[in-house]
Amino acid sequence: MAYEDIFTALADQTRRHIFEALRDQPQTVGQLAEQQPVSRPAVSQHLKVLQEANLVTVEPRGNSRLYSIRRDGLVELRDYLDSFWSDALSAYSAEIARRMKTN
Amino acid sequence: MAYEDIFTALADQTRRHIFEALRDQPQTVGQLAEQQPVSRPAVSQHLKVLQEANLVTVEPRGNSRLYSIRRDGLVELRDYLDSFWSDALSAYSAEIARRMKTN
DNA sequence: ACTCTGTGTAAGTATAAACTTACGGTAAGT
DNA sequence: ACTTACCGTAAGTTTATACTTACACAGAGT
Repeated sequence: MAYEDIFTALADQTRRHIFEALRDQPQTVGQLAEQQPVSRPAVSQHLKVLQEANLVTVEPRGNSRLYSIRRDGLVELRDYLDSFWSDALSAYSAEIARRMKTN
Repeated sequence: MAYEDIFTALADQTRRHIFEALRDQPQTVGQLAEQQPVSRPAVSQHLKVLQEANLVTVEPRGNSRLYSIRRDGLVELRDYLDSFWSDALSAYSAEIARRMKTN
């Protein structure tokens, strides 16, 4: 249970939108539901899936609950991706070089 | 259409197994079907999805067709992952350093 | 205590998708 | 030309899942 759950979690469009919304800043369920075309309970269910995939964390904020992204899951996914490069290290270096130029 | 399709493609377990089998070496549909608990047509359908996600390529080999992995799709996915790091560049550098030590 | 706000969960439904069998089509061998 | 091997696609079924409404619960304010 690691990158498997992450693929499943981010395969859904709505769930991906929620996750991307949290990238900007931590938000409550209500705030997230406003931005999505689905009901608030649907957002709650999506957040549960994201949480089980180690992609988000919750923190009680008085009456509401504040969700934030958690990068732990993404690290596992990145490691998985690297396994598809025979020379992962050189690929990383090349990518670094490219980014240093463009940025 | 980029990382969206990749998440969808790799969310399915069987499809992920097929893709991982191709990581070792290019294989034909029949060879892939032998390793999977599903029928051969099912493998064909999965390969079609993987192909549309830019994750595999085909090459006619006489009577059969040889499938290989294509890393183009994975590059897009990796770029997407990087967008979730505020300091993507430094994270990459740290990762590089860690890998150079362990490997 | 009551109310309001914010949220999670249950139950049910509708849509998507993964799988099967059946069929058709192409390349190689006899 | 016929057969065999290999593969893709069509049609249909079954299973998974994303969504809804309805309900239950906790915290803050009056």
